[in-house]
Amino acid sequence: MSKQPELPADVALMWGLRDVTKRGPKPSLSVEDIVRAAIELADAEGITAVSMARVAERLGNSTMALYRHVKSKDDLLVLMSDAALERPDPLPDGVDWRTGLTFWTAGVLTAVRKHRWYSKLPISGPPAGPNNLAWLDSALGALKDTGLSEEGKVGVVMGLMTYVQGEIRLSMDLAAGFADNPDAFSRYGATLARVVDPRQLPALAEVLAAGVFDEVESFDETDEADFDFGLQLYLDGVAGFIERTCQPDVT
Amino acid sequence: MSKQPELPADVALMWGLRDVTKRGPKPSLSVEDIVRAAIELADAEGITAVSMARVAERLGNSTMALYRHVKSKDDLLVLMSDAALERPDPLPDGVDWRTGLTFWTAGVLTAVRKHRWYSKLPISGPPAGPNNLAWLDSALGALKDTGLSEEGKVGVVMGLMTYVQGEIRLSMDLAAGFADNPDAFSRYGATLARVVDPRQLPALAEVLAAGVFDEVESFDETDEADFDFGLQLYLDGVAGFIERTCQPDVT
DNA sequence: CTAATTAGCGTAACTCATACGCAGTAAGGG
DNA sequence: CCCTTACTGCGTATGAGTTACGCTAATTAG
Repeated sequence: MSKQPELPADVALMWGLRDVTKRGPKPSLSVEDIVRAAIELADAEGITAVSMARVAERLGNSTMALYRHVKSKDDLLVLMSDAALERPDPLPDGVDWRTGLTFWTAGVLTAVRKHRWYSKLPISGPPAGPNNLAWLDSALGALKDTGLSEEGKVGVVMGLMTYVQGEIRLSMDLAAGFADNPDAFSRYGATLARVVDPRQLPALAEVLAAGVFDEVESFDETDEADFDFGLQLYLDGVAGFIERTCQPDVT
Repeated sequence: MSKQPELPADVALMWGLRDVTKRGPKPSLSVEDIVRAAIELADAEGITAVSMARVAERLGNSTMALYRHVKSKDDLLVLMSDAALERPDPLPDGVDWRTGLTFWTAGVLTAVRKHRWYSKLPISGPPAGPNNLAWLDSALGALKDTGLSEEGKVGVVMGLMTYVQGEIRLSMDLAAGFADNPDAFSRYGATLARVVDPRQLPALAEVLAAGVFDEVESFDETDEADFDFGLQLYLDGVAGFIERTCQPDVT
């Protein structure tokens, strides 16, 4: 009665729906502990440092003990991907959709920036955990007064998530690469210049000639600008869509 | 004279700039062979099947032989990421920028769809290989008649790449998950319905009530529609940007 | 008290990436 | 024609990773 047919195992775990058992020793470990330890480890040393052995060590348990609580390492990664994004701040009251979505996007970005390994996780399904769904709900809520159909809202939000996801991955990867060897990046323009043949890649050659890639310095800042630039373009498109859909011209 | 200071090693490899040596045995293996074998393997069995041992086996060589041609496995992955995307078809002559970018995007999508592991590669830098740069050049070329500054073009193209990249990753991951267990996906709406509390996630609950997630069947097709929807929104934004920038109002 | 149930863990099998050094091979110099 | 030189391929070994399996001990239901 409390549990109808079959929820996928990971989903149930994320929502804390375990069947409570009475017999046997009290567990000294909980899934939450494990996930928390794994996240701390990833924060400190990167996602590649997250091995079952290291997580167990951090908890003072043996490696195999973890498998009593988690089906596999991939399972653990899925749990991490939901737990890492804390619930979003509620949208300010009475703001228009555009302000709302901008606020939402900024929130995603700061949330993800706390866990730089996030973009390296192998995602394998649509959002299903409580935190991820809260973010989804928040974005949908920002569109509540637009008059869009539910389907339209979902389309807009999925496009936004796609863009944000892409930007996160791109910028995090670049930032990581930049941290690894700053030289290769500051010379990016120079490297390209030596390799690009203006006959074959004329448009790119012109960009290089204009020196656009010469001033690459850090990444955490330039990102911000690029990110916002693309975001505003997308939101402009959304604005057009809303107008077209909800206020048909009275021609 | 033929080789000035220091090109990053991977970049040189991608462009086939090896210093030719005369002495010693003729190599029985080339970087190209290795990369091709690795790509075939990834196409057939997924990126996780790509290990140095498996690639070498496929070539009839020993594992360690590969390291004569490739610095590390990561190096090999970088080479794969450039080699996997064959050069783009040239843009049709005389098309406007919007048609051009749509064409370009479709090209990226079909190119990537041939290698479904592509989105799982750990990218660690801006594009530098011949194929990747050809794609970049092609997109920039589509904007040649817009009157945008070089910097503006780069911004627009980077935003587009970000969106496409995000979409690719999302859709490929979903498709993979769908292939793994179709059940969980066809029940996605039902699963959410059981877990979403309308008090806490009201906007999401409404979407569910409208049945938006009920008709999830395949993914390769619905993707197309979602993808195009978001893309057109972004291009709408670009159109506004071009107008604003290049044809200032005569108020 | 007994039986059922479950947590933690030790062992071991397997797959990986890769450092290191040796052996053999082909070209250049005499 | 032979030796030097530089380079290729490969065998071995190390250390790290995931995880199947089965044992032991703890805990509670009856």
